[in-house]
Amino acid sequence: MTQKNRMTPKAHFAEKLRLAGLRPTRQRVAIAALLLDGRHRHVTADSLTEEITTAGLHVSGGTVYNTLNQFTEAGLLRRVMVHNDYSLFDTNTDHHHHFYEAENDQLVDIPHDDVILAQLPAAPDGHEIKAVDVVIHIQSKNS
Amino acid sequence: MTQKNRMTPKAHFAEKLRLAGLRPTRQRVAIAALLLDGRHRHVTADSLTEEITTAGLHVSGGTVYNTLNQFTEAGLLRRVMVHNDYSLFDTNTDHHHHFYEAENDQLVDIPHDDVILAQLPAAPDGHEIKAVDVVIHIQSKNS
DNA sequence: ATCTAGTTTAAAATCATTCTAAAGAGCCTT
DNA sequence: AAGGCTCTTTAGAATGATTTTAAACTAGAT
Repeated sequence: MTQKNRMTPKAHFAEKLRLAGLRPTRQRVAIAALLLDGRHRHVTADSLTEEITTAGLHVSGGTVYNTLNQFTEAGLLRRVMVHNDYSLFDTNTDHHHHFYEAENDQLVDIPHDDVILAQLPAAPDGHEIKAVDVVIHIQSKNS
Repeated sequence: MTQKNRMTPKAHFAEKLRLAGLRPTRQRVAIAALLLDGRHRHVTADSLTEEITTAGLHVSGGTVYNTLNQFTEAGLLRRVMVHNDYSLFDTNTDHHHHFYEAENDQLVDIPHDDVILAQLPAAPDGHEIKAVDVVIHIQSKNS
């Protein structure tokens, strides 16, 4: 039974980081508090930096990138691949897919159950499937 | 009835470019001859530049990038999204999916029929589906 | 309180890709 | 085949996201 409710928010996120194998530094806890609060959204290094600034904090650029990568590595975030311009991270790590509208660089979650893969090929010899990503590219009808 | 076999290879690719709405310049024809010969493979700006050099030709870096983008725009190539490090292009523009092994940055085609999407969500209001990309991330079993 | 390995920092470095301005080449018209 | 107009190519500079660097700092164990 989790004692989440008895902990200060800070302690709660520090705990989460420890469980993920990450030393809970001041900046990692601050970023965790922003990204791992259960809300599902998509962030970039840039948008996260903005959030940090808005929260009255400061974390160096390099650390923002490192943290995003470490969180992803640790399974706390998921990297979404839709273009090559910059990295997108999803705070929802559950299995689900995406709509992507290139015109506005808009990414929208698709609930897991809305895509049914009736058949998948076997992974090549000596390999196993780690993840299946479905990206549905959409465009506005009058274009 | 195509007269493909009566044309010189050069004329054949020039024709292909014209049909795609691209002026058949020397460098575009050269690149078309390398990429649009029917063989299915994946290239990067870098690997293509190598091929060009190996063929004893020279095309400036900017033009390689421009051509890759224009061919993609024209539907002669397809951009594959698996990571954010650099762009990958597929000479196979038929509808098909991919296995991606991050360890070796290896991309493998999956025949169209090996993936069956039994159910797809409707596109958000005012939008239509342009393409559905399935990327199956794989890893070697002993890792 | 002390120590040490892991972290953060600001700034420099990297690297793929795009942009720029000038030189060159299709191609239509004569 | 010459002229001309626009689209292309070129080399090099510029951009921008991300990584690296080396030095200053901190979490957590002793």
